[in-house]
Amino acid sequence: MECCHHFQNEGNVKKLCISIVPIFNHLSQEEMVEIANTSISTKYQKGEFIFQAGEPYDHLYIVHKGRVKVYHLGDSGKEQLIRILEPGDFLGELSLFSKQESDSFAEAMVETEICSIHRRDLQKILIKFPSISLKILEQFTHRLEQTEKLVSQLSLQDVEKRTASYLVELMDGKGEEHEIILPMSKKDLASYLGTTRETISRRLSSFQDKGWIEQTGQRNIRILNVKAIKKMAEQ
Amino acid sequence: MECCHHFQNEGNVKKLCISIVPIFNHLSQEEMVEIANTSISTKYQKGEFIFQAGEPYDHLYIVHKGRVKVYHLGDSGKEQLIRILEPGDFLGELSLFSKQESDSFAEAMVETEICSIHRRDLQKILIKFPSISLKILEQFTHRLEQTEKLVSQLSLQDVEKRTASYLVELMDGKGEEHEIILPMSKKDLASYLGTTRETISRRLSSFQDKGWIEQTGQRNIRILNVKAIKKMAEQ
DNA sequence: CGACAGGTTGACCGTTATCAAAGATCGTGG
DNA sequence: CCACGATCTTTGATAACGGTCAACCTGTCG
Repeated sequence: MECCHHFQNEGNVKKLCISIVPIFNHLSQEEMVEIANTSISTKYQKGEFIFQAGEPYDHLYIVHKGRVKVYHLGDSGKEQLIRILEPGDFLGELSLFSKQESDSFAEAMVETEICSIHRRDLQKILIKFPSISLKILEQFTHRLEQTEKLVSQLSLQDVEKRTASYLVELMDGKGEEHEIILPMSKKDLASYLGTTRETISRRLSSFQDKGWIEQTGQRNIRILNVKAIKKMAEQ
Repeated sequence: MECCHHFQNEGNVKKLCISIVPIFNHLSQEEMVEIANTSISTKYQKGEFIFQAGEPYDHLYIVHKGRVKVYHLGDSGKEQLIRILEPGDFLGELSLFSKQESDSFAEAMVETEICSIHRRDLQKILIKFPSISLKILEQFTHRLEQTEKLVSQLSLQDVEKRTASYLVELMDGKGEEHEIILPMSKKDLASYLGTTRETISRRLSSFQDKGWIEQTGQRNIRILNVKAIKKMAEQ
């Protein structure tokens, strides 16, 4: 199941790393190897930072294994979660054209393996393989969509509706009565939805009281009334 | 001063339209003409929609003249302003790779002239001129940055701080004591900052009471105490 | 088993939305 | 050029959503 063991040599790790990234998956083997050769593979323990706000910012990072959260920090130390990255996602793209300095934190949520490419190398690659730009554009488009949606939810909907919207996202296509697993702690979920642990806890409890859901494990939710949740979510 | 009169032929309008767009401005004359020939120029009156939520979504639109606002609509009819476009900006990019259907409204704020290119034509252009992808990527990067910043402001800062932040953005580099002009009505500003007209009005009045600003015209603000505003803005 | 992060629940209070009504400004047509 | 309506803006009073503080509970991991 796991594609990559720690006793493999680094070259292989990098090649595998590159090969799982959607933006590269139309390239030939040789092209991937070429790109892999310009990259560095690094391991991060849970809680370690890939980068922090204020640090110089000149690499593209590709998550190969594990999970990373990106967030901003407010005055009181309160964090706003921007997004969570899974294997194949990349971060640090903003550095390619724009700021020299990050204003966000990227933290490994579990043990994580990341390949990084320096901005100058990536720029060379983009010129050599124009099709990659299109792929990156595609992913950017998706993220922009997500982020703009989040913006309107944050100011048009109350916490209850945002919570319901999020559940609907997780339910995706699945039909009546099924179980979903939160991809993060409720603390992080609260941060993502722009609220607090306490409030998320209250809202989920109220959904449970209404018989819409049942909270089994601390990250497991059994959906009992899809319709009611969807109705709450939309507008 | 104005580059384009309505009695010009359409070809010229389109060429001018293309030529002012930053993402195209490194191309040769002939290349611009080629792109201009695949585009259509349209005029919109104030209040007219370029597109509405739910409509099919298959063009890239380039603002040539005027001003356009893009927003989402909540249940109660409350709108969340996503961004305002000036000449040279483009919209509809999300259609290129992603959704077939818009979930936002694009409305002309004044009389506006727009050139549109169909997605299939643009895709051809992107393949033919790879450097354009890089330019679009650059603009996307900037927008993503802006939008992510907005997200954290919406949930980490209260309205007072968000308002101060926005003023700081407008002040840009200018030193002590100068006048700034809001690029939109306070109503729209309220929408952009995720609050209401009334609250914006109160917050600006309170800034005025403190002697930080003076509200002259309805869109003119004389900045009196840059430091205090900046201090309020950051965290 | 103990410590610690995460989660729940309750009480309280502040910021901000909402409703209402009056005032200012803009654009249009007479 | 003025008058009108429409739209935007201001100000006040009120209510509530949700943040904060505090205490307690729960699960997890060394």
